[in-house]
Amino acid sequence: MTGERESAVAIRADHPEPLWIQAVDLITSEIARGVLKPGMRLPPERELCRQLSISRVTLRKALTKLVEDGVLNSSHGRGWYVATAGTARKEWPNSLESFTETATRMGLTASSVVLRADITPASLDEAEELSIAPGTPLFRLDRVRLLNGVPIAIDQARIPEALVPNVAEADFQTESLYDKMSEAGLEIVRADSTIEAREADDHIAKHLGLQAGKPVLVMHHLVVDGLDKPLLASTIQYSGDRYRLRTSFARSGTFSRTAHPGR
Amino acid sequence: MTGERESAVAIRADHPEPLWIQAVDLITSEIARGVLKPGMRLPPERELCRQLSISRVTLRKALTKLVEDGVLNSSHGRGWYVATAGTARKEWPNSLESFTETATRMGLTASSVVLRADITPASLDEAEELSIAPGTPLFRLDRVRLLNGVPIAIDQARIPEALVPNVAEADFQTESLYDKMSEAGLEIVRADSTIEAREADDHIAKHLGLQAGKPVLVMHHLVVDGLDKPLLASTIQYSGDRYRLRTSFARSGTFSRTAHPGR
DNA sequence: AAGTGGTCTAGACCACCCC
DNA sequence: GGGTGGTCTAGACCACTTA
Repeated sequence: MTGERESAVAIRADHPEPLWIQAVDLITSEIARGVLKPGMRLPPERELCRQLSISRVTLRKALTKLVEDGVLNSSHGRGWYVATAGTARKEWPNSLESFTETATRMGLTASSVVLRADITPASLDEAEELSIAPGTPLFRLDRVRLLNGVPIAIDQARIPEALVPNVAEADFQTESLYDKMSEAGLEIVRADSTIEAREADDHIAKHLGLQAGKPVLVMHHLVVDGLDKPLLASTIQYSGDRYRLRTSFARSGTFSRTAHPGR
Repeated sequence: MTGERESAVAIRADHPEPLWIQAVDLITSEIARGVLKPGMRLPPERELCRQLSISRVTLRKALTKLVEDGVLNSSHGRGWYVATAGTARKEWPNSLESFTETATRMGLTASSVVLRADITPASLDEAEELSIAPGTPLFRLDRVRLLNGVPIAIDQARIPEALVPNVAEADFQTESLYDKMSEAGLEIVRADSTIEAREADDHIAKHLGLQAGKPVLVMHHLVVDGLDKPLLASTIQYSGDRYRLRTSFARSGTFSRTAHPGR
């Protein structure tokens, strides 16, 4: 009993992952194991450094990441605290989630009915949005998305066929388009999105079993990689009364910076 | 001509703001001024350190922030690049914005018509959401929000009166509720939000000049501080055909981290 | 092989909280 | 004043890109 040991598995300077990520994982698992409970204060930074055998800069990089994830909070002269929302917070993504991931998180079974899956030339508008030449072969995937068999939304995805070879051969009744993209080596970094409320048109209404004119929640994503190259354009129309988007906006963590008044 | 000078205003180690924030502002303004154009490569880190007279760690903190904001991208052995989306990206907030801030960013004039501003006891549901006792005095602020005089949305805000003393005396026709909260020392850290499409009810329809039953975009925020204490509950209902929410979802920034296979 | 970003360290000083 | 987080530095080594 020399004191505390954070975990049986220590941080290793060898190869595997950066030290700060190991620290993130270690602290996360301590919380999951219940060693650290919501509201509890963590040991001081300098003490943690000693325990984990890492420098303070590295530790703070890990702690910062955990704040972004909503797992921890810091208070200047007081210490680091485990967020009280704890587990619940994990259900408020501020990151992009695929429909499949959302379903998994909610414990429901996602399925799809494929309405269309073919490759045809891109129109002018599509080409412009995806930064490709008009006429470029475009894979079009239209699906009705269901949760536990209930139709929730219609998803219309458009992706240049060249980016995901043989994409048209996949069975999207069960497979995730995002997974296919990852397998093809595409690096999804960001999605610029618009969200609006519109009236259901006849086509949507029919497939979702709605009355035309009823509200639908329309999300449009343009998924891009690290160099801002468009990878995928996707429009999802959710039945207004069957879906509620959940997210969590951070108030830019570091400082407030209300726009300067005049001058 | 000894070479380049980043700007007439150098970074000052005196008091004002942290060095890394000054660096963020400086680089941002260089892009705004057109000195750095979308797609351009920045000078290498070590060179920038010299120019700005800051350490590499500090510079990298600034660069990391700019990546989060979508202003820059990095590529391992190659360099730092100005995001091609450039100016457009600034209009894709991934942070929580007040209506007033949104208007300012878009160059429009936000105004409000106050429908209600009074203090009454909290109901059971309200109390539960805000983690207060039922019957606690609650400030209720209902406003029609306009952009350049056009009604866009109805905003219903609920905040425990004790958190913002004398809140009922403010003139919310011109003032921002978020500003008042900041002045009262409240630290807004996050907003857990739901977004859905609903039909306009008679009350909403009347004030927005819509037909009842038309789609409205309903955003509900629960604004909390660093310790997850609820500060404010707010419901904003936007006219479906007059507003489109824009945001940008990051795919978990740092790394992909598909679960480890085995071991 | 040279250039450039990514990670890491040890130590310093400041600002805030609480006794 | 002691404890604690926030910022900053100078320098080192590694990993990736490009030629």
